[in-house]
Amino acid sequence: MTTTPSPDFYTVHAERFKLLGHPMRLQILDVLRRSPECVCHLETLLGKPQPYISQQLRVLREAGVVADRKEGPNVYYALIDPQVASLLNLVLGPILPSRANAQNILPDCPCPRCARA
Amino acid sequence: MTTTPSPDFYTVHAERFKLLGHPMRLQILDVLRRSPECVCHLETLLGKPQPYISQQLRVLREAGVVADRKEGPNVYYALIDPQVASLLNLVLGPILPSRANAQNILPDCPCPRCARA
DNA sequence: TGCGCATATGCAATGACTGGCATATGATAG
DNA sequence: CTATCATATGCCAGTCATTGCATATGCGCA
Repeated sequence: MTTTPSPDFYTVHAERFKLLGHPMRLQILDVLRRSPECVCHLETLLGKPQPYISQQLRVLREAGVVADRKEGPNVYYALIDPQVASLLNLVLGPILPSRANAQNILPDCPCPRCARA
Repeated sequence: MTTTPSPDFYTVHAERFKLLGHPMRLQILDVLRRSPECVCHLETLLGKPQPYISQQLRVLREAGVVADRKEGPNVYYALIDPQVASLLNLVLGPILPSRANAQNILPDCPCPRCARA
């Protein structure tokens, strides 16, 4: 029966690619695939205003790609979509430990994890 | 040196995702990953006017994802980017032979390959 | 209860992409 | 050399995404 894909078969999957077709979202996902981070950490790391970060996170959250989890006053976002992880791995390359460290702890970041260092 | 990716590192790779973030381009690539096809075949298969098809093919060609090859009066386009092939495989799934046959030969297609059947 | 911090939302202007069409090119056959 | 067929290009208006900013929410703590 399903010999030919339905018309919006491609529309659905194009949406997934569109999500990643945005430099800032792509960078956010590249950070989150290493470890979950709070909004203020992303704000410091990406050097963009907080509402802007939250907006992109909403897009990713509503697409079911990331999940948010409250921890005290902060909200931590995590990448939960394994397919997106595979796509990132394919295009951005595998996660390098050195690069991961460079993004995990930031000097002037107010978030709890960075403050402990 | 390259501990932190350059700012447009993500811009470059987002462009690649943007290419696939379009239903018609995605469908074209899904056809071309099976076998090279001429423009008129795609025109028949996708049911869109020829200038529209050519426009999308140009976008893909200028991005280096597909290549064109003249054969007599027709121009055949082929998918030449292995990374894109991997991305398609990951999101659209592997190529099913049945589905491939359904797209290869079309009843009312003026292209040479279809006319022979 | 009220204050402050972290995050979220709503809105508006700009800019980019989309898709439709008229027309140009280029090769081939007669 | 002309006509025709396949494909390519240029241009335009409509639509959608982007991003910047003002402000709202909500939670913890004094």
